[in-house]
Formats: sequence, structure tokens, C-alpha cells
Amino acid sequence: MKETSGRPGGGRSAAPEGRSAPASPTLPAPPAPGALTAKVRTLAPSMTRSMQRVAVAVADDPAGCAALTVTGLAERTGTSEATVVRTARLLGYPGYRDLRLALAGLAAQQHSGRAPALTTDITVDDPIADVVAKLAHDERRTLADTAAGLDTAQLDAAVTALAAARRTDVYGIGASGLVAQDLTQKLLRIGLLAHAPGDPHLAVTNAVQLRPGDVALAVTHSGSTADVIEPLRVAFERGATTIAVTGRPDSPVTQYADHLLTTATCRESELRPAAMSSRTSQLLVVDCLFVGVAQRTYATAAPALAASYEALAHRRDPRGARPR
Amino acid sequence: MKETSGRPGGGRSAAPEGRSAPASPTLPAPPAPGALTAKVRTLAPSMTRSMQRVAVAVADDPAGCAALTVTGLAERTGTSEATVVRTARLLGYPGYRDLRLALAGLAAQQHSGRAPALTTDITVDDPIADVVAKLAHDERRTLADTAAGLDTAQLDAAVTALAAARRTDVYGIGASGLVAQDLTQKLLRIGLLAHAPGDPHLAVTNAVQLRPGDVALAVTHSGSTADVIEPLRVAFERGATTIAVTGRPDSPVTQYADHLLTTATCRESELRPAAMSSRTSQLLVVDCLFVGVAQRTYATAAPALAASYEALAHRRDPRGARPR
DNA sequence: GTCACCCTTGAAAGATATTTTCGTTTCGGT
DNA sequence: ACCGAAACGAAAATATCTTTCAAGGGTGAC
Repeated sequence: MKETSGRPGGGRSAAPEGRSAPASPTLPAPPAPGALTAKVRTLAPSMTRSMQRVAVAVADDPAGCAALTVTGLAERTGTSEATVVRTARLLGYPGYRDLRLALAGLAAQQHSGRAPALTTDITVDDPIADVVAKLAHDERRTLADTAAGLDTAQLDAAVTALAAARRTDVYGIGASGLVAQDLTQKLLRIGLLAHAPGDPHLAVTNAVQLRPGDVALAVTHSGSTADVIEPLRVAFERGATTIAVTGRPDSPVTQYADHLLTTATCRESELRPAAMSSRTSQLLVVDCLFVGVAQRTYATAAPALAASYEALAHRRDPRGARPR
Repeated sequence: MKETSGRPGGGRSAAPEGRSAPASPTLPAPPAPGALTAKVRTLAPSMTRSMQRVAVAVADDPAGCAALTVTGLAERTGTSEATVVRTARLLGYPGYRDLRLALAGLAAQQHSGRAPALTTDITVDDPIADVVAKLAHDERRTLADTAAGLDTAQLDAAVTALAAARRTDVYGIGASGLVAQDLTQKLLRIGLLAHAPGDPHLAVTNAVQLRPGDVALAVTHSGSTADVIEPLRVAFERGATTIAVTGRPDSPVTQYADHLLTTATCRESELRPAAMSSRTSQLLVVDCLFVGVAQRTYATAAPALAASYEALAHRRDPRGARPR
């Protein structure tokens, strides 16, 4: 039989080859995915003893049963293959195979529905799987919050300034320093002149060189990092266009910022330093800036991106993926 | 009867002398339920044309494909049964039957949780607000995929190694270099000895100093970056425990990795270099490692974290945040 | 430019799993 | 106790999945 075409009755309706069978023309009842448990409860009373055993086993442990073959399930329930198939039929499936598929679906649903305390904070004895889930969850939320809270007008202005800048300085220390470097790398890639001094003193020294038309961008979560504020202040006073990426729109750094981009943050805790989620939102902002600038300077950015890709190719193992 | 014919893993070409092949990172990976889409994206590049067709079909329409037999799917994708089975294997399942089960599960999950469609690619003339929305959406998805696809056993092993390491070297170049630095910063914060050499030559020089009990971790999206593979190889041969964080689980770098952590990636395009989403997933992995290590070494990590927080305080503007 | 080699691929043979058939067993009623 | 009918399972019949094998196609070496 053609697998999916089979209908309970032996009536061989000759579902012609190919597997069209679009929802089996409203005939019997399309098998249910999550309604399976209910169906078992409903039909159980009218079942024979053996069939009940099968039905119960299936409802109790969908995941486990989905992993079994007819034979396996028959064995586990102390019945025969025929009984298992009969039960599947009674539950509304063309055969065991389809019941099994539904079982897998049910298991997946149950599994995904079981969101174990994603909202709790990470604790010392969380199993690693929970850590992964919680971190991912929080970072996703941070991203959503940041995107929602970004002022597109400010962003647009910042992009305009960056795209037109003669040169750009990006300041950041510690974790934010990496974000600064990230932006710098990206801008360089599309042929813009950018620099992220790592040393606070160098940063100030650099800032002194800026002039109107240049851009200085500061990345700082707290907005109060002296080592970052200082060069931005200098740049500001020199007449450069200044941009601040910070999580605290009321912090000192904003005093010297022409354009302010606010990042959202997630709760922090002992095991999850603020640096973690702030970095995520900072990077999103930086990515937006980059894409925006790339759009504005598309004519030069596109070839530059392509070129830098090419240039790196030879640094890769010629074979790409390993033979086997 | 045996259903899952546990064929011994595909002959992992033995790594060069010096050390036996990495123990096939703690057995293959147990098939994943919702991580399937992610896995397809990750593995697709390294697939042959026919296999890609199958993989894409499966990822595009899980529900539809779950209803098909091997033969049916082969027909639909214009390939052969053999190819379908091969693809299933590549995706981490023992055979097609299991892939099909996973497909059914995925379909059920998707059905229960509808997702809107922000699926278009970023174009040159997207308004900035759309850029923000699309970037955020994609990064969120990348995070979910990465979390779903992370092998917690591998992660756990990596954490154990890191927590016990005498010293840790982290290798990475370009965008991945920033991720390497991020991890290094974090480890240093909790009192572990970590180092992220920026210069490839220095990296190799460092690697030579490693010995059993030390850890070397490589971050590379492509898995084929020679400048990163080389130091990892050296570390591997020196007997250090090696960890690879890569988006290509079949790439050369895995030859020298005791533990393999796979990152998911999002579609890339002209305006969105691969570096962008790979960085996001790499950081998630790195965060997980960090939190895991912090848990293991809580006794020393907690005070260290507190201390580093204190030490930085004076670098902040004395006034702290401005009154709201 | 040509050749050899290896990867890719599908056809068909070989295993397994599922479904059906059919005879035996069980149970209730008279 | 006997009859009839439903329940049940063993095994045959069929479908599906897996593996093997040889031909096709592309690539690098020379």
C-alpha cells in the first residue's frame, strides 16, 4: 500500500500512485496531533484489554513510544503487532506508522511547552542546559528591547554623520572596547577611515586631532566611564560630530553627545555581569550603524566588501570543508 | 527489530600522529528536535548538490516531508533514496526514519508557535527602521538556533576542561578575534589565566608552551582559517585539551578539537556579512562557557567578580549617573 | 590539453518494519 | 457443557528503509 493513502477499511480505494492524498477528502477524520491524549481517554472504554494497554502506554509516554517500532511497542505492552496496529486504527490513523508520527509531534510539543523557569536568574547549580536556555532567552529579549527602544531619527543622523566623515574615532574600554573594535573593523572593511584606540591616553591624543566633519563615537554601558568620556569631550570641543552608545541616557557621557543611541539591558546578577547583555545590545546598535552606512555608501561599500572577502580567501584552507 | 542500526560513526580520518584522533567529540550528537532547521543551515554549505536539495526541501516544509516515504521524498527532490538517507545521516540521524520522526516533531512545534514574516533580506533602500527590525529579528533567530543546536555534553566537557586548566589560550582572527578577547577578558575576571594572542605567530609560539591540563580554544566561523587552525594543532599535539567553536562542524579545525561547539548562522548577504550573525552565536557560546566555568569555580569566581567590579569603580565619573 | 583519480549519484539488491491473513483461544449465554 | 462471536497473536505478505555497487562527472596534476 502506498503508505499514506491507506484508509482503515480494506476497501482499497486505489489512491493512485503519487502521494497526492490532500488531507484525504474529508472522509474519515484527519488524525489529530495534540488531541491524541483526549482521544485515548474517550475511546479507551470501548477498547479491548490489550488495546487499552497499548493506548495507555502511548498516552503516558509519547516520546518513548515514538522511538519504538511496532514490534517494540507490542513487546512493551505485552501484546502483538496486530493489536498495536488495530489500536492505531481505532485512534484514527491509517496505520501504526502515522500514529508514530503523531506521537513524535506530541512529544515535541510537550517538550517545547515545558519552558523551565526561563525567567529565573541563573544559579550556581543550574544544569548547563538551563544555562544555555536562560542566556539565549535573555539575550533575545535584550535584542528585542533594544530594537524597540532605538530612536531611528538619532540612528539616521548618526549614520549620515558616519557616512560623510573624513575619519572616525571609536572609544570603548573593556567589554565595550571590543564593540568599538568591532565597529572599526566593519567600517574599515567598507573603505572608511576608522580607528579604535585601545589606550585611554592615546584616545585623547587622537581626539585632539579631530575637527568638524569628523566623527567620534563612544561606547559605554554605564555612560560614566571616565576613560571614554574624556576623549569624547575633547572631540566634542574640537567640533567633531559625537555619538554616544550607552545604556544610561541620563549619564554624563550624553553631555558631549550630538547623537544618542540607547541600548537596553537585561537584569544582571552575580553570574551574569552587566557586560554580557549590554554587549549584545551594543553590538546590535553597531550593526545597525554599519548596515546604514553601507547603504549610504553602497557604491563604494559593495566592491570594498567583496574585495576584503577575496583578500581573505587565501588565508583559508584551500579545500574548505574537510574531504571526509 | 533493531530499528536504529547504530552503525559505527563514519570513519573519522585519523588525525596526524602525535595523538590519536579526538574521541569523536563524545560520541556523535544526539539528534535534535527543533534544532533541525539550524542544522540544515549549518551543514548545507558542505553538502553536495543533491543533498542540499533534500535538506532544503526538508527545512522548507517539515510537515509535508514528514508525510513522505523515502521514495516519495526522493521523487519530490528529484534524487534517489540513497541520497535521502545520506542526507538524514549527515544531519545526525541514524536513518531516514528518525529524520522523519524529527520532522513530524518540528512540524508540530511550528504549528503551535506561529512566527510572523520578517524574512526578507536587507536591501539598499530599506528605511533604517526596517534595518533595525530585520537585524534584530535575524540575530534573535540566530540565538535561538544556536541554543537549540548546542551539544550540552560537549559544552559540559569544555567547561570542565576550562575550569581545571592551568592556563587557557584563545585563538581567533578578525571578527572572531574579538570573541576570543571577550572570553579572555571574562576568564581573567574570575581569576583564571587566559590569553588571546592577536598575532598568528605569537599564537603558535604560545601554543608550543601548552601541555596536558592546559586548554586551547579556537574560534573560527569557517573552521578553515589557517591562522587559527595552526596554533590549535600545535596545542593539540602538545597534549593540551582543545576546543573548537565553529559554524562548520565538518571543517578542518575539528581535526584537532577534543570538544566541538557548533554555532548556528543566519543567511548572509551583501549587506550583512557572515561575520555578523556568526559573531552573535559565537558570543552566546562564549557566554555559556563563561557562566559554566563561573559555576564550577564559584568559590573563587564570586569574590573575583566582585573585586574586579570594585576595582573599576574609581574609573567612573565620581558622580555616577546623573540624577534622573 | 589530456589523464587519472575521487567524489557524487542512482539503480537495484538486501534488511527491516509494517500490515494483513488466518487459525487458536477466550468468554458469555443458554 | 456447547455454540457463537469476538479477541488475540503467529506468521505470511507487503511496503519501506538501508546498503552496495558501478557508472557518470568534475578537478587537479602533469
